[in-house]
Amino acid sequence: MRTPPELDQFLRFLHARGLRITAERRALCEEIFEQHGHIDAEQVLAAAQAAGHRISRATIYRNLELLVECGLVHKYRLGGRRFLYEHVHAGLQHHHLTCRRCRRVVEFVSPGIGAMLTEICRAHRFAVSTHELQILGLCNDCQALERRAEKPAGG
Amino acid sequence: MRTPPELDQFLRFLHARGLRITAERRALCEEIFEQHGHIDAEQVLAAAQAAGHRISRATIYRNLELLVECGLVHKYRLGGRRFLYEHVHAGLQHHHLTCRRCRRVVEFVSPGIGAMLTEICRAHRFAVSTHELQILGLCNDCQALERRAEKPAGG
DNA sequence: CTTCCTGCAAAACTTTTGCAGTGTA
DNA sequence: TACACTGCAAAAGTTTTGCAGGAAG
Repeated sequence: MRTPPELDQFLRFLHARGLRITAERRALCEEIFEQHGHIDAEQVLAAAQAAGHRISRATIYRNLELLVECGLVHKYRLGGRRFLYEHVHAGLQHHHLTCRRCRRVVEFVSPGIGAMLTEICRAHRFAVSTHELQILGLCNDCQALERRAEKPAGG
Repeated sequence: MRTPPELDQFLRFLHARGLRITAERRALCEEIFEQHGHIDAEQVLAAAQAAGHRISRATIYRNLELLVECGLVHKYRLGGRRFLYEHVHAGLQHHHLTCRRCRRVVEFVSPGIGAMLTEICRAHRFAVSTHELQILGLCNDCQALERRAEKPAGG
């Protein structure tokens, strides 16, 4: 088995667009498909270089965009400054609860929500490539800390 | 009745934190509470200045953040580069379908999803301040155009 | 051979921050 | 009278882009 299905899908995508298969594109796929969580462009770059690939920041950015268009990678932001990229695991949609204070991210899965999203997209004749559901708020630990930050009413 | 409920809530929030009530903060509220859709910081600035208020970009950014913490304004991104802000309409949560090609944004309401989100937050003891649900994909019109963009198989 | 790609470094953009003067409480 | 707030402009931080040489088809 030479090419895993995802790489294969990307190669076909490139072909369909008249784009070329390069060592850098293969290297990028290798790195991003190996990662499980969400990582940003800078981390992808570091990982690829650590693995011995010679690839530049510009190439990472340019091709990450291609992977997103191709539907193999999700791109989103969780409140931080950088975009995050994540390998799409077919069939296992998950969402994020982010604490706006400690930045902790909890992932959760909800088949019910997934089903509703599917239905909504069908109703709007919308072809989904990615969806992003993020809940931003305060985790249990930070709720107490936050209350303490407010000035006591009496003075 | 001088102060609308939202402004009043903000003023109480400021007081609780030992912060001050300034002309700029009132002006910002006036502008953002008047807007219905989502707008970015630059647009808020332009709107405020067009309305005759003297207020700077830095002040807009700093206080928009305060309104978010206070829970009166939602802050999110819909794929563009700028953060978007939106006046929170009590009780009417809506979400977004964004076309990644023509950038059109369709809003939709789903009580079912809202209920599930509430349940998930309770299970995680999470105090929501905002949530962001965005579906990114291709609208009906763009699906055909996108297919045409791919090179025909034959060459 | 013709395009498309890559790397480099500069550019572009949005958001944040330090400082000094001003105004609120 | 203290301390918070504002405006300005520079800084910070991420992503994009122009160009020239190199490589895939």
